[in-house]
Amino acid sequence: MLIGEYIHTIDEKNRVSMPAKFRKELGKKFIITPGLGNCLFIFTNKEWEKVSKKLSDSDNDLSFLKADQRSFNRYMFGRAAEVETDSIGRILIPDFLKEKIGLKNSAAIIGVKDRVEVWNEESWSQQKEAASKQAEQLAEKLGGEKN
Amino acid sequence: MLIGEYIHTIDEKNRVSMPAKFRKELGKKFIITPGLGNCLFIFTNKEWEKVSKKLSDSDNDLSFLKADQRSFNRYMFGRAAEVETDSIGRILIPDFLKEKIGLKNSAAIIGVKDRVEVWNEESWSQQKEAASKQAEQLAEKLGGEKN
DNA sequence: TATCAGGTGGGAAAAAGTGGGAAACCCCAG
DNA sequence: CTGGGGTTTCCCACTTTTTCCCACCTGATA
Repeated sequence: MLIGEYIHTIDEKNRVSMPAKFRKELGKKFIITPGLGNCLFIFTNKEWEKVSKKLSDSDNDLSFLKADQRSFNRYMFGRAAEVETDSIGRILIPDFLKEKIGLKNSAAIIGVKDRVEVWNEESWSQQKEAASKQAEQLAEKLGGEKN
Repeated sequence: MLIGEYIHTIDEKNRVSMPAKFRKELGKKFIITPGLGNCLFIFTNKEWEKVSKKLSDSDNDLSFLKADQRSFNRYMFGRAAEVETDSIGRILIPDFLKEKIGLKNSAAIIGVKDRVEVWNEESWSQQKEAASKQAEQLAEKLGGEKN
């Protein structure tokens, strides 16, 4: 399971280390796409299969209007990229994706169960702050549903 | 059952001994997450399976499409970590979790039935104090209602 | 006192992250 | 075509962090 938070630098050659803890599960090649919220999503190839199948299935339960679905798919597929790690686990994030979320010198890399998210550091801390305000409620839910 | 209170030091290498009494039940690997109140939760893998299943509504593979679900998952998974004890039962608590509850040189490690909580020492004594006052009031109340 | 278990500390090796040189590749101007 | 400039790729090296292993201390016990 992909979990945890890592802050890594982006060097002059645009390289970012995938956290070692994520490498085994992600493999050598994977898919990076614009995400929802101010971030990027990274899916394993397997997960991407699932996701893309679901998204492009017009019978799905997402109640999209056709036009909406088309434009959404354009968004997810059209701007997706397959990336490959170098021999020591670094990847290159395409410029257009970096620009989308304002990445410069560092990236926050977050494991969210079966995907990885990439944030610029400031957005990530904002996101965290916002989330921790809801945290008590969320945790209540967690604790409350336990049994 | 996980019960009892232990104050252990965090050494320069960030290591903390799990109380020997907890080790058998927790096993060698377990999950540590932000908790409710100013503390961290430690779940056994088994408990975590249950919890994470609840969290990510497992019959919806596209849970990432819903904003509140996204931030919820981001919060629980992004700030969780799988930790493994060394050969003599110590673990490393990730920095981002230490910061969250202000851990420095020591930690209060508390057994709470089927999970373990980690507190910074001061918060824990405050918590205890508050709880014991409450307990007396509660007892009064309970006693009063009973007869 | 000797022994054992639990907790603490620290050296050394391994792994992870970061940086940079140089070959290989690509693209365009001449 | 051909050569130069920029980019990408591959590889090696440095630094920091993590991991592994062993030693010590203390309190409880026999």
